[in-house]
Amino acid sequence: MNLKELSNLLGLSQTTISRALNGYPEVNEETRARVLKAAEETGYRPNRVARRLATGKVGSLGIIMPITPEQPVDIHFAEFQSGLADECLKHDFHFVIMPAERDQEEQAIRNLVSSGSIDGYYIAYMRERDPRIAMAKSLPLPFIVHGRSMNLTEDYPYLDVDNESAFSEATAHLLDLGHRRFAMLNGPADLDFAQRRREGVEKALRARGLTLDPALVSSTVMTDGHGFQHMARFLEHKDPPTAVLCASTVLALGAVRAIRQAGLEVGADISLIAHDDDLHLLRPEHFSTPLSTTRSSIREAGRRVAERLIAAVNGEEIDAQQRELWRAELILRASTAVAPA
Amino acid sequence: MNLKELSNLLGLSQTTISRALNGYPEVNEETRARVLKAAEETGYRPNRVARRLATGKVGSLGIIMPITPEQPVDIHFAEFQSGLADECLKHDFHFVIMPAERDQEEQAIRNLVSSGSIDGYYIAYMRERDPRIAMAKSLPLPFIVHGRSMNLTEDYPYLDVDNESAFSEATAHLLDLGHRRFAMLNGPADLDFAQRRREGVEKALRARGLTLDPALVSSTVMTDGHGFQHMARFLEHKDPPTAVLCASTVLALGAVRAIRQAGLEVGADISLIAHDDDLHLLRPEHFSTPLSTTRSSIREAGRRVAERLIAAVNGEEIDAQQRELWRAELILRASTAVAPA
DNA sequence: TTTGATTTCCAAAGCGCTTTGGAGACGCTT
DNA sequence: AAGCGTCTCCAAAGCGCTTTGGAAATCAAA
Repeated sequence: MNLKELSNLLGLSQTTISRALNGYPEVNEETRARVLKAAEETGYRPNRVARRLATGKVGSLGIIMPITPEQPVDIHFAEFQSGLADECLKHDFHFVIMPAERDQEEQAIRNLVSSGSIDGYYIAYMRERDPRIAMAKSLPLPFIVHGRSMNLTEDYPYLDVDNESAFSEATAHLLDLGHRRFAMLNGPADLDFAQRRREGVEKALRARGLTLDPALVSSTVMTDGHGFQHMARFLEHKDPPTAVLCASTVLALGAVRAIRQAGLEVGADISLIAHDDDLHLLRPEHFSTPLSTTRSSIREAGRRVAERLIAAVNGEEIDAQQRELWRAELILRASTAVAPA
Repeated sequence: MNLKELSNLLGLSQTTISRALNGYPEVNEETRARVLKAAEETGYRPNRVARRLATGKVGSLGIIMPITPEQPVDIHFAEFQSGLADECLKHDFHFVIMPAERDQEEQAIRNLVSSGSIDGYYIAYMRERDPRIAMAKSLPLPFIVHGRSMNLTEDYPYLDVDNESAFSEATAHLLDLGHRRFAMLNGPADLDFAQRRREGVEKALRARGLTLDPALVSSTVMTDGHGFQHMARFLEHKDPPTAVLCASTVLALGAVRAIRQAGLEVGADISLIAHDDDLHLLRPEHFSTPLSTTRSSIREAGRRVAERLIAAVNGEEIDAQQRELWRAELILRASTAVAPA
């Protein structure tokens, strides 16, 4: 059932029907009621694709889904997406997912934008001096960056967690507990958030005249396998750490396993603080030893990104200055304790 | 840059350019080369939305994302989606996600189809006599069901795992090990796969003259919280189980925690077999006691669903008889042992 | 030279919607 | 009776593409 058929059915022009349905004033209320009723009965829904061609809007957001062989599915991505979905549902938006390999992401954004199937999009997994930002600014659609890109002078709208402060505070807390030997299970070294987290740790250590031993740092995709593997390696060091900072509860899952397998106890021999993206699947309080964390909901971030994007699509000002920096909350549980003697 | 601009630029008609780009024969090879070059240089990409209006095809698949308050993000869904994405990438498809609350799913499918933004779709989370199947058949787009719907006589294209056999074999194996007291941590009772899994367990027990005590069965959303909670409950039973069947490694995560917290040992006091969807995040071999499982990759299923759907969109016969039933593999690890005396 | 087939290109229609620019009907004022 | 708003409605254009049905040009055959 399309407009033409409906107009034949009702003996009205397509114009009138379109106007009646879209709430324009220049149509008799009686006629409008008749149209509404018929649309309801026939189950007529305007073809969004045709509408997009006519108006320029489709009612959908775009996102690039990174495809990597090492990490077929990223739970952080899924969780973010779920927040996005929540907000989209509210506004009757849907979203388009464009899968892309890492080195094809710019291409993918271009394709997505020129495909005409979205009204706005977000980009994530930012790296240093990320070229996607300049590119996005040159394209005609509103966008938001989730995260930030270091060493970039230009302005762009973003939403980020204050990773540096979070990790710096966590480190300071461990220092206060008497720890002196630190390890860090970090995310991929080329990603902005990982760089900032490391900087946070190093900054706090520097403030007390300490440094982070490079042998006790790993920079990997955040899976529990990597957490296990590198934690095990750290523990074999001749001068093993007593405190560990972890970029994700996923990494922590593996790390805890390695610690226990080495016959050590989390929250006694080893103190651990993980960043908690508030993953539904991996609650820090559900670990055998409940985990101390720096928390910031990634799902909430997804919701907020969608909210801003949809506002921008609906014509509310999209301000390049629109920056948002969220503070992570340090939550102490049983995995942190005074340093062993 | 659109077709018209490009045609002005080259002094050719839009027809010729369109044909040159789409590989039609009636265009001089020299002209085609010129067009290709110009398209490359200007970064011209046809607007997919306009193309869809003209041809009826957009090059995208649709999926409904269930939104529930209890389970904001379902890792099984994410993993399936990742397989879908892999395959889409290969064929230059993207996919559209329509978030929908459970009771609005039919509506959501209708919307998605009539929106014109997809060429085909899949539906999942099947329930008994699921009305969505009849509805999907009445709509003009190809679809595939992931899973099946019990007590439905009509034909429809599906891809499913043989859940009943998987759980029946797993149960039989535990019976062979001498277990007599069984518990089951199952998925939501209204979902088809959960019903079949339960039937598999009961069938194997019946064959040996045993039954499944309803007090030792849970039917919940598959989170580790529920796994913990219900396993703990089972262990408090006056006649606790020695063998547990688990519908997901996610549930198993919680179950194992409950077992250990009760001072019992997995693979000694309690034998456990979980269904392993081959979730990247939760490998059974990474559990403190490696888990025996029935395995079937849900990611592979996503890939296969996309493959069939794309084939159907490309005009290869979409046969209502196209049914596919995958066998799960029983893999024994350390979580299963002879029943304690 | 004419005819017919082949090659190469184009104008225009159409996909399903929104929106612009009227037109007709009606009632009211002068 | 003419003039003027106000209500309602409509025909047609346009969004960016593909595709149909030629037309012009070229070449070979008669």
